Formats: sequence, structure tokens, C-alpha cells
Amino acid sequence: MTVNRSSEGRRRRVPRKEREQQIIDVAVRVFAKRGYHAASVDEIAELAGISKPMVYLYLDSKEGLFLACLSREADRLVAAFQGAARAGGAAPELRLHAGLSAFFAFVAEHRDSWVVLHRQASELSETIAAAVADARRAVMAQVAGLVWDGITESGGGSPPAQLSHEDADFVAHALVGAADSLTDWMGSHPDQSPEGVTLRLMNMVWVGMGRVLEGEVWVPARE
Amino acid sequence: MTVNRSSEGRRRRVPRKEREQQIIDVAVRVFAKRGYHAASVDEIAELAGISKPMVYLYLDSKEGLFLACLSREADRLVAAFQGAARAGGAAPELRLHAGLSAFFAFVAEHRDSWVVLHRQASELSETIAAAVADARRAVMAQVAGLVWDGITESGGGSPPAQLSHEDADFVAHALVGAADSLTDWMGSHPDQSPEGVTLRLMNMVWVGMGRVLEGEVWVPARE
Amino acid sequence: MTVNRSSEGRRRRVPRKEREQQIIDVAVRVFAKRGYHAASVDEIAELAGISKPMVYLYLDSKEGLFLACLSREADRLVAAFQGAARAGGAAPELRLHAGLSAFFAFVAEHRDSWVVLHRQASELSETIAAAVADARRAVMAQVAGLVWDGITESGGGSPPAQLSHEDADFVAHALVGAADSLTDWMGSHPDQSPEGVTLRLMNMVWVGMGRVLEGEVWVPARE
Amino acid sequence: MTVNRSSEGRRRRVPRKEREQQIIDVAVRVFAKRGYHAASVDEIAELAGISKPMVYLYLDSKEGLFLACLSREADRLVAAFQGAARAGGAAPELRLHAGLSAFFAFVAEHRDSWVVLHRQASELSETIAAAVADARRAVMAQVAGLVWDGITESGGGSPPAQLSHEDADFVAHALVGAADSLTDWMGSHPDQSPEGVTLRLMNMVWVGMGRVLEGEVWVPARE
DNA sequence: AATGAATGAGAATTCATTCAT
DNA sequence: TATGAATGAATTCTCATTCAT
Repeated sequence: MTVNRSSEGRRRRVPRKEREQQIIDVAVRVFAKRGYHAASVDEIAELAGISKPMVYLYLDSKEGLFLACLSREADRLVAAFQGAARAGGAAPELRLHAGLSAFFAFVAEHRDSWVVLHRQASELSETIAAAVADARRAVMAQVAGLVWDGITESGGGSPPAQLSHEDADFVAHALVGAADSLTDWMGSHPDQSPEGVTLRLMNMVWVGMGRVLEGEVWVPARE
Repeated sequence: MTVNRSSEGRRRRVPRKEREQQIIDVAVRVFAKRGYHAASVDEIAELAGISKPMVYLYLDSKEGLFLACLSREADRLVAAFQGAARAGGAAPELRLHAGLSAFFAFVAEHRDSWVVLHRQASELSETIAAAVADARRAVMAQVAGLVWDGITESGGGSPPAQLSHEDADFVAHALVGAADSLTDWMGSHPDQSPEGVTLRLMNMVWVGMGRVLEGEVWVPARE
Repeated sequence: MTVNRSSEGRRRRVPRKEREQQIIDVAVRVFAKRGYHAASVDEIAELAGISKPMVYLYLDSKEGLFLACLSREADRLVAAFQGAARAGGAAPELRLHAGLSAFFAFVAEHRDSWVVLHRQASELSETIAAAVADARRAVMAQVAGLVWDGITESGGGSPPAQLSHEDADFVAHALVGAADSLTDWMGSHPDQSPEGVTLRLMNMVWVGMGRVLEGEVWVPARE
Repeated sequence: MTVNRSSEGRRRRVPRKEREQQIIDVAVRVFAKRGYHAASVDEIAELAGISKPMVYLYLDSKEGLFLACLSREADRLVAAFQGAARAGGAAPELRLHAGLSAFFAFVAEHRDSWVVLHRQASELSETIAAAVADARRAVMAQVAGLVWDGITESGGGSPPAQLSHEDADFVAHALVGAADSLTDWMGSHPDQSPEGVTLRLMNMVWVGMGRVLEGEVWVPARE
């Protein structure tokens, strides 16, 4: 009688869904490490402990595999945001801070996910380029939403006339770009916590460098 | 009588230095469009209107070709900065603005250069990865220098005690990341001039979103 | 009903070990015919009736392929020697004769093997040159062993004082070189059997040309 | 007035014959070191201090260049033999010894020449293979001539009935092969002089191993 | 559910060779 | 006499993908 040896006692028969996730797990790592083109299906299959035909059976093609990675990681990022949104306070800049913080934590902790989502060079096929653009747009939309809420609800009631959705989008791009770049900065400053970095970024953006120079500092107020 | 057919009278003999630049010109375009790995030397040679062996004769290898692109574009960016530095005014935030503006104009106008310098994915060989890291560090150092000057000379005399080189580096990363990301934003907002984007970013960073919401806007003062 | 078309019913699926041997078989022929550098993996693959990627999948590289040939053929030669050693008689010069004879037969009959083992020019990479040198040393050691036994056990009991391992090695080199060269000679004297050539060489070396001129001839004594 | 700076004061105009020899000198070294195929015309031109087109102008092609090397080195070897022949004594085995000695000295001292003449693998084009075969035949003929004289004049008058030209050729092949192989042996025994090696080989062949074992040694008699 | 065997298509790189001056 | 510029044709090697079991 064949015992189901769960701990690698000769490769088990694994249900499709589970295998798929295993493959995607590995693929995200490999795509992040090597980039789309330099990543090889061979390596992914080997690290996943299965044969190449399985990869093709389940994910169709290298492109399909990458798309699967992309959409799963995008979902994860959105989920991280939504968690933060629920946890955020009432004051809009607190919500912005909470969202930014969640975003930062994600980017810092799930390097591979973020690299797959955001750092793929332009080297991609039409289909993939479109999907990447979509994923990026989704992320941007989340951040822009956060910013928009912060802006419109901030001034007490009436949103400042000169600020628009376009501004929110602008700010979102700036924030996401800054956050991405600060990921590198964190790489050379391992003592800095994501939370600390978030706070610094928040100060820089919300309070402004000019004010910071005059000693003004923003700290999330306890509600 | 043999006319000197300067305009493509069937492939001319071109002196080495000139050809090298032609090749690098094309290579920057192709590397930017496809990314290092997906770019093929074949394509580069063809677009440059020469045969592959010439590329290898002059630039040694795909890696050598990429390194040549990298260093030439890095030089260009540094030159743009230095032009701005000379043209900048006395007040430090004016200099920051001038530098940022130059940077922005470069990133916006030389998309390919910037992509080659900054958007190469993780997929690179040891040698290349090191060169890319170097180039990025050089850019960061320029921006950080700008910021540092802005910070230290700003407060009237005594630099704020709590601000350090680390802060300047932090801000530089945030700015470069934001600028990079805003390049994408500009792609979907073709009506926005680099100068306008710079101003907006400057406001966001220098004055702070909080202040902006209250109607405060920074404008480069005429000296 | 699908018949098992064993005789080329359009390229069969062949187990790895078998294919490897097929490839090596062909490669030995091609390397012998063309030399290491002039041999092309393309040609080897084509003659083996498979595609190039299989060659690389199984043997890793042209170098790997050559090394595989080298070691297989070296093993074969050693085996031929050992067969002869077991079959050889008691008297040492009989054993020398038997060994030499086996060697000769091998060199004459397995031209390709011998060429791969011994006739590769100086044009080889470090790794390969080392492997070739090793293989040659192994062959030499076999012959030198044969000679040493012949020498020491010959004189009735006490080995001649002035003869040493160095002498045996010297003689081995002379014999192997002579045998190699005589392979060419046999090419232009197809009527000569390897056995006859061995005998002649044995006479030349053992009895000496001077004696031969005086009519003395050595014939392997029946035990 | 342009002085003819013989010591490399900016590449001189050199008459054709001289340049040809320079090129061939270098080519022999390179062909010997790398083998025909692995040798590159580029390397040869560079080491010769001229441009590739000169090589083609003077020697026509890589093949032509190799053929030139081959024939020049063959001539040199033949010349070495003829010198020895004139210097040899009256007794036939003395002449054999003198010839063998000259041969050996040549092989030992002009490694590159010998390698080009004898160690080119089978990797060659029809034309070249033929030329190499010719060169080898010429060498063999010299040695065989030496041997034939030694044999026929040795016995006092009447040549031993059973010995023939074929025998001489056989012995020549054995000797040349042995000599070639002993070149390797000398590589690992740098203390051994070519003259000593010649003597040993002469003993082995002329007196015979069997006799040597009994203490008999042949020494060239002073006439 | 799973895989060992197999390949077409392209990648980087090198080489012998020629042209224009 | 001499050369810098240029290339067609290989060559080694890799990769995404499929077939037969």
C-alpha cells in the first residue's frame, strides 16, 4: 500500500492547483533574479522539482508562466493595500501614511514580487508588455486613490480647487518611483526599517524639505 | 569620374571613431528598446548598416558594446548636470531646482539613454551589473550633492543639526526614483513639459503636500 | 497495431546510454578524420543521425565530447593490453611479444581510436591537452611495464645492473613511436599483417639490426 | 634623406623576399604552437608586425602560407641530413649513426619545424594532406637511404639475401617514429642530450635489447 | 499525473579573405 | 610596398517547445 509520503519521499502526485502554485513560487524567484529573458524554463522546472512538460501542461508557455506570476503578485500587492486601508485611521494623512507604509513593507519584504511587477525591463513581447503595464496601472491606481482621499478630505471639507485627479496620479507616480528607488537605498542601509523609511518619505512629501529644514517634523498623531 | 557619394552611395568607408559612434548610437536605441538580453547584435549591426564582424572588431563583444553605451550615456548625463550647475543661481534651492530641471529634461528627452542607464533589469552578468551599479551611483552622487548643497546652505548659515549626508542620499534616491517614474507619467500626459513637471515635483518635495493643500506654492524667485 | 520498427522506422527513441555510445562512436571517427579543431559538432550530430542539442545535452560541450572519446578509447586500449597479458606465456620476452602484438593489432585495427589517442596535434585547450597527456602516459606506462618485466625477468634472475625504470620508459617511447609510425607504413603495404609487423619490430629491437644482418632471427618459442 | 633604420625605427619598407621569410618564420612558430586550424592568420600577421593583406599578397592564402612553411622546413631537414652524410665516416653503421644523430639533433633543436613537418593531425585539406605526405616521404626516404647503405654495405660484401628495400623502409619508419616519440621523452628528461639519446636508440636497434641485456654495448668506433 | 527523448530556430563569436586607398 | 575598413560563412552553444510513453 502506497503511503502518501508528504516529505519528499519520492516525488508525490500533487493536485494541479498545488503544483501550479509551486511552479509560480519558483518562477517568481527566478524571473526576479534573472529577468524575463535570461530566465530559463529549464531552471524553473528543475528548481520546482518537476519536468519541463509539466510546466507547459499547466502554464502553457513561458509567457503564460510569466503572466501567471504577474497576476498573482499584483493580487498580493492589492491585498496588502486593502489590509492597510481597513486598518487605517480616520484622518486622511493617517490613511495615506498607513497605505504608504503597507506599500513600503510589501516592496521591502517581497522583493521578488516587486521586481517581477515593476523592474522588468522593456524587453518584453507585446502581450507581456501590456500585462505589465496593466499591473503597474493597478498599483498606481491604488496609490493614487490613497492620495486622492488624502487630498480631498484633508482641507476640512472643500478640496483645494487647483488639485485634481491628475495631481493625485502625479503624486502617486512620484511616490511609487521614490519607494522603488528607496528599496535600493535600503539595500545599502540595512539598519533602516521600512517603517522608518516610510516616515521619512512621508515627512519629505507631506511636510516638505523646506519645512523640515526649519525643524518641522510630521509624526502620525495618535487618534 | 567618381563622385564622392556621401549619402549612401553604397556603403562608404568610414573612419573607426565615427563608425564606433554610429554603432553606439544604434546600440543605445536597441538596448533601450529590448533590454540587454533580448537585444541581438545582429539587429544592432543591421540597423547600423554594417556587418556583425565590425561590431566585434570595434567593440569586442556584446558586453563591451553595452559597457561603451553605458559609459557614453553616463558621461552625457553628468555633462547635462554640470551645465545646469554653472547656469544655476546663488540660492541653494534655486540650484537644486536648476539641477533637478536639467536632470528631468535629460531623462525626458533622452529616454533611451536613461533606460540604458537605469532600467536594465537584474539579468546582467557580474561585469555589467557592476558597471551599471557604478553608473547609477554616479548619478545618485550628483543629485545627492545638489541636495546636500541645498540643505546645508539653506537655513541661513548653520545647517540643521539633524540632517546628514545620509539624508541627502535618501532624498536623492527618492528624487531620482520619482523622476524615473514620472517619465512614465509624462508618457501618458504629452501636454506636460519637463519644466512643468520639475516645478510640480519641486513643490511637492520642497514645500510639502500639506502646505500645498493650504495653497502655498513655491516658484523660483528671480534673483 | 503499431509495429516496433527497430530498423530506422523514422528516428526511434533511444535510451540515453545507448545514444551516448552512438554519438561517441561517430565522434571518434570524425575527430580521427579531421582533428579536434576541424571537426564540427554539426557533422558529428548529422552522422549520428540526431540533432545537435542532443549532443550538448548528453556530452555537455565539444570538449566534453572529446574527453568522452578519449577516455573510452583509452579504456579499450588498456583492455586490449590486459587481454594479452593474461594470454601471454611465461618467458618475459614472450610476454613482451604478446603485449606488443596486442598493441600492434589494436593500433592497426582501431586506427581511429589510436589517432584520437595519439595523433592530436598541439592545438588543444589546457583541459584537453592535459587529458591527452594523461592518456598517453597511461599507454606508455603499459608498454613500459611490459618492457620492464621483460628486462628484469629475462637474464635468468638478477636484472642487469645498468638497466633502470628510465630505460624501460625510454624503450617504451621508442616502441610506441615506432609502432605509430609503422601504422603509416602498413597503410602502403596492405599485404603485411599486424602480426608480421610485430615480429619484424620484435626482431629489430630484441635481436638487433646487427645480428639480423648476420642472419640471426628471433622467433617466439613454443612453450 | 630617409635612413634605413634596420632596428625597427618605424616599420621599414622591406624587400619581398625578406618579408616572406619573416612571415614564414613567424608562421612556423604559430602553426607549431597551435596546429593548422587553430592558427589564425591574424595572429601570424600581428606577430610578424605587418598587416594581413601583406600576408595574402605574398603567400596567397592560409594554405599557401602553410605550404611555404612545409617546404622550407623540409628543405632544412634534408640539408641537415646532407651535412651529416658528408661528415660521416666510412663504416656503414657509423654513417647510420651520423645520420641518425643529425636527424635527432634536428628534431630536438627545431621543434617547431618538426612539429610542422610531422605532427600536423589528419585535419588537413586534400592539397595540404598531399604536401604533408610528400614531405614525410622525403624524410623517410633520407632515413631509408641511410639504413639501406648501412645494411647493404655492412656484411662485408654480399647483402643478406633476405633484406630488401622494403626492409629499409620498414626500419626507417620505425626509427623516425621512435625518434619522434623520444622527442617527448626528452621533454621530461631535460638532462639527456640528443647525442646520448641517439646512442641509446642506436644500441637498442643495432645491438638489440636481448644483447644489451647480456651486457653488450655498441659504441661508435673511432676510425 | 508525469517524464525522458528530441528538435528548429536562433544566439554570440571567429575566421579567412577582399576592397579601396 | 602597405594598410584600415569591411564581410560571408561558419562554429559553438542555448532555449522554448513538443512527442511518445
